[in-house]
Amino acid sequence: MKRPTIADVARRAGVSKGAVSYALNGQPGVSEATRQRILAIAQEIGFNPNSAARALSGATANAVGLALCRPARILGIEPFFMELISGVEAELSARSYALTLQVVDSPDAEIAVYRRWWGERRVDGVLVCDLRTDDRRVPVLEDLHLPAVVIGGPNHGSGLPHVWSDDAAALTEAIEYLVALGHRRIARVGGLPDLLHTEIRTEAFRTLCGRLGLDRTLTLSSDYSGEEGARATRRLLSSADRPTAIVYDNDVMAIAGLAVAQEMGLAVPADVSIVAWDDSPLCRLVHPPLTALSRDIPAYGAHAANRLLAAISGQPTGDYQDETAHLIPRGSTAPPR
Amino acid sequence: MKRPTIADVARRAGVSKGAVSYALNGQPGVSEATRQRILAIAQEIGFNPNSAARALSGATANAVGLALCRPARILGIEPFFMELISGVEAELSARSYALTLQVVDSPDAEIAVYRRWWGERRVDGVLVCDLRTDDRRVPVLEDLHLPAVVIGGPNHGSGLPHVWSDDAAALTEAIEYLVALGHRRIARVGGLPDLLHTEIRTEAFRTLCGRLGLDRTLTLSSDYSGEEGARATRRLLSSADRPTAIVYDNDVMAIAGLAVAQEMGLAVPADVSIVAWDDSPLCRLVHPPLTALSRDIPAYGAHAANRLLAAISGQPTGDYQDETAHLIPRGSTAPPR
DNA sequence: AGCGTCGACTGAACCGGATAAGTAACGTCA
DNA sequence: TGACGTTACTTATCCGGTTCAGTCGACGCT
Repeated sequence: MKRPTIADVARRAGVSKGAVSYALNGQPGVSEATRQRILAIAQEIGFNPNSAARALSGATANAVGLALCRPARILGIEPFFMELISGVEAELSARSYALTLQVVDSPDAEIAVYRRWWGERRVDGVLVCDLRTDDRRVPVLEDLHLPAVVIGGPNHGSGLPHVWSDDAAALTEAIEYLVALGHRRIARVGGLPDLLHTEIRTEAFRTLCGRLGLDRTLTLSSDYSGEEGARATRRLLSSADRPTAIVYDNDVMAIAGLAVAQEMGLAVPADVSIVAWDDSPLCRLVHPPLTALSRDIPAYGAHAANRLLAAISGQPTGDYQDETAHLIPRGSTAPPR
Repeated sequence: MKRPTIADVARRAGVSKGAVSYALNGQPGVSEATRQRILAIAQEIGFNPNSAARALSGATANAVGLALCRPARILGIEPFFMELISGVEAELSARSYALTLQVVDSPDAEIAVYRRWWGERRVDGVLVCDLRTDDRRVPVLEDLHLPAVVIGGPNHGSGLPHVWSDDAAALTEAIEYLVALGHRRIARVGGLPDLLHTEIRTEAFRTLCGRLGLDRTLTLSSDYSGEEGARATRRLLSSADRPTAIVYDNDVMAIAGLAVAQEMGLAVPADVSIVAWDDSPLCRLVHPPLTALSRDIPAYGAHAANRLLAAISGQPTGDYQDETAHLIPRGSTAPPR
């Protein structure tokens, strides 16, 4: 089965390739009657413009790239990325853009991927996740003039547009809620310490605890995996003045923490309250259901994709602050015993 | 910053474009000395062949497609797909193939995506998930001569190569284990009933229970979501002769089921044993940890990608039976009270 | 009638590679 | 020494779109 080309359409319509191109792209240069006839023929023979040919002359690949730098086993369990991808996808496919995905194992590999994509003209722009302080990817992308949108923030002076939500404010809501319940010893299990949003949360946590005059506050860091979440929890709960509440940087660690508490014979929430960051359906499945900081992650991805498409089409694009995660109290939080 | 083209390399090397092409692709036609010189120059100026131009002449897009037809909220929590994608990715990126991902909301939309990809020459082949009985996608792909590998099986006479693992055998191992523990009333919470692998498991469960002469066996179906897993569990555990063991078609439902049992005041495993299908890290995080049917999902994806690349390069490709999932007994199974 | 303008379309160049066909230089061997 | 084969290239063509520069006829205006 041979793929129909623009020449096939042109032949059937009795016009030149150029006329077909104008007709299909809504350009002036053909009469309305001819345009309709060409459209009908294209439809009839199932013509789709060859993306390579189009990319070659039009200089737009109609694809955007997403490189993820997390170990496979963590990508799998963290619902965040898959939800983000769903949202990105929804926005892209509505405009017939493809999403090219690549899993890499180091920031250097990620930079190499960007360079390759750029050189190959494989993508028109990229979405950047997991920003670090002084992220080396940013200058490379700026240097290449490859349109990019950073997911996460806020923007600390990079030239790239950011789509972000206010983690400090969300954390404040959670901590103030715990304090209102009567908690004074609150601990936090953070994510990868070199990620910018982890740092922002850690800093916000520290200043907030100072302001509220809390007794003993501690942040342990982790790699977002359940194992490390469990280990950190075990350490916290077996210390002399153990915390009465723990805030986790993702839902997987919170679930692991819950299991550890139960295993150690502590009641949740009576002995220890638990708060998860990001509210995947998992939080509602465990017993007790977890109090969580919830946000609409697919929408977050969609906004980022939307901004990226705008940047690709040459519109000046500023930062966009997405909805702040809000606390959903459930059964895992209560006043301390 | 201008992207270097093959002409730039040729000019710097003082040879023709053709010579550069031969040199870079390892074709005969240039001397070893010239080849090395050209390679060095290409490296130096950071040349990457434009993928569109290459696709246009070479007729290979160097990309494979994966269309997923599941609601976003289910894609997010099920670790299966993300792990599969990681495995696929590992295999593809080793050979400089890109993965193009598309989330669709119906089988018809998925077929439309395949037609478009084919027409656009955007991908060289596709991976097909979630096969159904008399799947309409299969004849379309055969008709288009678009290389494809089906993930899941076994093959019921379609012309497409399958990469599959023996679900019936895995289920048998789980049931025989439960029976050996003394269970006689075993229920199963299956996935989407119109998927082929659900049907295979259901059929295997029925014949097996008949062969073993079990008292009361029942399969409820679901959409793989935690909510439906919880609902099914509630229904099973509140029936008069409630099962002493439940096997779930995925880990998310098993976790939901565990929570429901605890909520209803039943002890796991004393009152009811629980087995999960697919052993994501989540199964180890809950308390008690779940007995699970485990398989290496990234490897599964890698095998499928590998076969697809073989099919794309024109090698005749048969079915490939991957490792059978094996039972990992943990704390959620025990003899019935 | 003559001229300019506009709409509708054609023809050809171009994007950046792959590749078939052509060519010059060189070695080989009867 | 001349026919022949081989090596190491060059040249030209092609892939399938987009787009710019023309072409041609119809129409309006003076």
